[in-house]
Amino acid sequence: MILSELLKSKRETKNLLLREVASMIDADTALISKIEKGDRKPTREQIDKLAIALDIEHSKLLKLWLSEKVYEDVKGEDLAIEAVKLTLKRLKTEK
Amino acid sequence: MILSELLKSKRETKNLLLREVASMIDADTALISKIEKGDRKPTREQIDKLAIALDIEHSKLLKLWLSEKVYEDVKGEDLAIEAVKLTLKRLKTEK
DNA sequence: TAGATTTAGACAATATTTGACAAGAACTAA
DNA sequence: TTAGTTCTTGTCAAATATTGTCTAAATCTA
Repeated sequence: MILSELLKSKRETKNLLLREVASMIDADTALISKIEKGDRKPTREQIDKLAIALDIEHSKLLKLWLSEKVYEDVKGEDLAIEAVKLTLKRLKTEK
Repeated sequence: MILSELLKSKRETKNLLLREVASMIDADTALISKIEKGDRKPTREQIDKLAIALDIEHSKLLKLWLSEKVYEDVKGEDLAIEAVKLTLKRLKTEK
């Protein structure tokens, strides 16, 4: 499940309106709509607030958010998988 | 080997001066210096030119470049490895 | 249809990245 | 040491990219 999908589905199971979520995280309704459609990436601060507002485990949301950034960097590249694997190696040896 | 290191070592084995590489890829000497120090990320076009100028396999350089972008996104994060793994999964299923 | 919610587009505001220049540091050779 | 060359660093403007806001249109629901 992708970030935007999770946000939308969580909001719906909690029966919240866009404007309600918007006010909780202090943002424009249109912006929340865009985030749920994947047109806008939330900032890290918005992720923090969304986790609270929608009652989602923070680390889960953060992981999806980071993963999305990574995905955007490499998507469409022939070398995408190899490049990500290489990063993984680097992270593991540095850990 | 990280991108910047590779660029520098290749230039040195080929006995090229910074300004020579700079002129080959049509850039300021200072910029090449920064790239070799890791202070600046080359653009994709610069990667293409650098591969030619320094006689490095293009896909190798590109992979390092992509990997570096990914690394920058997640470095320092507790969830770095998990997030990258998640992206890898996504890429594999979409392949 | 009326009223509410959601979405889309255009554009302003911000943030980030990049390139260029100049001055300083480091190195080399005489 | 000095002069000449190479490399590095800092700063700032320019270019790009991202994010937020507003308005109006589309969609949904009763």
